Amino acid sequence: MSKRYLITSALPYANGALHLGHLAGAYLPADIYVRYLRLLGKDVVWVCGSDEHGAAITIRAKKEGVTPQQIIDKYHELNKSTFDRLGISFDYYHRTSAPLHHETSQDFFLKLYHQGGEFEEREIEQYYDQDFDQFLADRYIVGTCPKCGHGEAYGDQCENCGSDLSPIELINPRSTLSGKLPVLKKTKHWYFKLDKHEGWLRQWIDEGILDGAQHHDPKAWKRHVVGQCLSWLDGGLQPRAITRDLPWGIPVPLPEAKGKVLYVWFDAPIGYISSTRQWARENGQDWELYWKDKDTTLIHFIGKDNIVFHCIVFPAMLKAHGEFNLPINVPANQFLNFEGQKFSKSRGWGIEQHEYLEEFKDFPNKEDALRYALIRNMPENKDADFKWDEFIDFHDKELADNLGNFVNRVVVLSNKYFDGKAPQANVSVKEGLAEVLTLARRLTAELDGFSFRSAVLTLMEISSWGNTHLQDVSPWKLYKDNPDDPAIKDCLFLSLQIVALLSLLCEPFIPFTAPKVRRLIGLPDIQRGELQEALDNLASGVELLPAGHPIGAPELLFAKIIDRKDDSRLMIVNRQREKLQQVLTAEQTKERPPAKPEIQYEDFSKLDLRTGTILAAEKVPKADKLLKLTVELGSEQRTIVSGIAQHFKPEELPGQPVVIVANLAPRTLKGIESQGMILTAENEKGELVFVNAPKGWGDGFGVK
RNA sequence: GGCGUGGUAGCUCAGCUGGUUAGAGCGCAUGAUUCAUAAUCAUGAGGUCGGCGGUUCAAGCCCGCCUCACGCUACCA
Repeated sequence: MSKRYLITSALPYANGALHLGHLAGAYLPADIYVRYLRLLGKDVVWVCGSDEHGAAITIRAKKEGVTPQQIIDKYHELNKSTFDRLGISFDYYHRTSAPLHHETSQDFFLKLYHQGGEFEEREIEQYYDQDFDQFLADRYIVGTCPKCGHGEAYGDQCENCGSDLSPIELINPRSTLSGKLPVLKKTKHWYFKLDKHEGWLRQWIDEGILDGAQHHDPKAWKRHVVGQCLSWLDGGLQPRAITRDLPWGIPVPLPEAKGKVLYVWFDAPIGYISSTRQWARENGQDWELYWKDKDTTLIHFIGKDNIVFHCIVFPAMLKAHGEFNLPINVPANQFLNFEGQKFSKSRGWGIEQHEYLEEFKDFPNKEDALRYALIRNMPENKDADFKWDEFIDFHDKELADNLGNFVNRVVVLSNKYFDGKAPQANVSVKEGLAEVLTLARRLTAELDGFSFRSAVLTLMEISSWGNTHLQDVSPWKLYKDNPDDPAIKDCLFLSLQIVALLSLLCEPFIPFTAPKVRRLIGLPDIQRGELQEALDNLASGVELLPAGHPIGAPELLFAKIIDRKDDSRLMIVNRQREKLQQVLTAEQTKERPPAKPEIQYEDFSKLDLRTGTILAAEKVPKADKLLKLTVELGSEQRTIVSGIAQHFKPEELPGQPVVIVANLAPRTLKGIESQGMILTAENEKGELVFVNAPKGWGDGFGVK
């Protein structure tokens, strides 16, 4: 058993709010796990913080006409406080703009630099803005997309067609700083030699062996995590640039690196370390014990987009440094969809954490209702889907009808029959609750294995067991015959023990409800380590709630959403459903993209558009999207390679009239020279249709 | 095209290193019950475990081929 635990959750990027998918991916599971460890009395520290560097933040600041500092302050506060309100119980939520983090990152860099062998320097050509006298990050350059012709494509990506680009590919590139044409200029950067770590990484991930010793059980890692890592390693690792020419970030601590900062991916994971250091400072602790002691278990909670980073890149950095522990497990979650589709801020699809709290502010138990729905549908091994229908079902049928109702039944009956005191019973806790204890142990085992969905179902099974037990004994029947029947006391005594146990077991999942349950049965707030104590007590036959213990007045834990007498909660949920409908409706009548910049007739007249007919079509080998077409143009035939294989079957194309661009420069694709381009139109669903003259109209005639 | 992950009851998903009649929750049907938030409890119906072929005494689980979904990647003139 490990002496202590260090838990991390992915650092949220401080240029936007987080949605429910993020919460379900990296924060809620970690919170459950950490709360559970605390209940067991473990020495655990859970760190997180805002990731506040990178070009995306400076771009956003520029767009909004504010400083980067204002952006990160805004989202740091927003995310931090939202987490807090949802009961996400970090031990420390730091930020990478803090001086301590800069110092930690620079020290880390220097250690590797001076140690030698980990870095290499490379000269590359990069765009440079002469007016502003600085190199331009990819996103600081805009131009015409070479693939779709979109006029405002970024240097790393075109937001119109989604292509990944490099700044060099852009047509008519211009700097977003000065608006002028940037020049290519040489610059020097440092690269981390990731490739040299390939060997041990493979053994570590595949077999769990590190430095010749068993480090962890590779079978305890999720399949999709190991799969993706090995796939990456098979593809071969490349050195990665760790510096950038950018005015925003952590300065590279070398005299010859003026104006350069650490690439954000390099400093961000070090944020886990600085967050721990800051926590230790403020709490009089030794941070190094948590990062360097062999008896510390390190676990990273992340989403699947971060797997390679936390299983390959960061471990390589830590190993290169030499003093740090490597993670024992990286239980990455997959993605959460929202009502069948991906979360999309721009589309307005989905709901952000702080929006939820705002929209549901009049909803009782809004935090636990959300947490519960997300846990029940957590994307542990495959993508999952959040649906409001299920939100209602989980809340009403499981939290209210099963758990809430059981607690209520027990409290009501105790008040009714025993004047609000735990009865004196004549039953063995050890025997009477043996099955319950087994279930509780199963629950803890599931938490140990990061199976949060199963664990929360087991919680419900315990509550169900209580309901069944009540039903089997039916004390209300016995009471009619003989109010002093000892079986009534036994039954309620055991039921109260179950409620007491549930008050502890439910805390990691629904921490806002747990204290309410405690109050209902007259117990003080939960103490660290109390679950471990309770389990030990039950195992040795000691009750959690002694006879005579005062029980509180009954009070409902969960007000149901589907409630004949009060539809206010349903209204709140229905508002969300309506919003989604509106998004869908709006998209059907949606306006089309704005026209591209004006051109002259001469520009247009350069195009030679002609009618033609497809004679033959075949699939291009080893390409998903390409078809090789032979097109009749009247006076000649052309070979044209077109990216339409996913829309049309080759056999249905011969005879299809088309319009082609006849004077487009030839281009070789997958070894075939394409002599032109077929015109198609694409709608919002991505469906393609040919632009053409009627069949048999004639080939090779001009189009204008 | 390559790689990874997944395709199990109407819906959402469990099924560890292959081993007896394939599981859970919801939904559905029938019954019991009334302490409780029209809650609870019991019983039942419902599956060619994506398809085809193979290995094995034995396959949902292993192998091959095919197919569909998601992700990464190549291609998209």
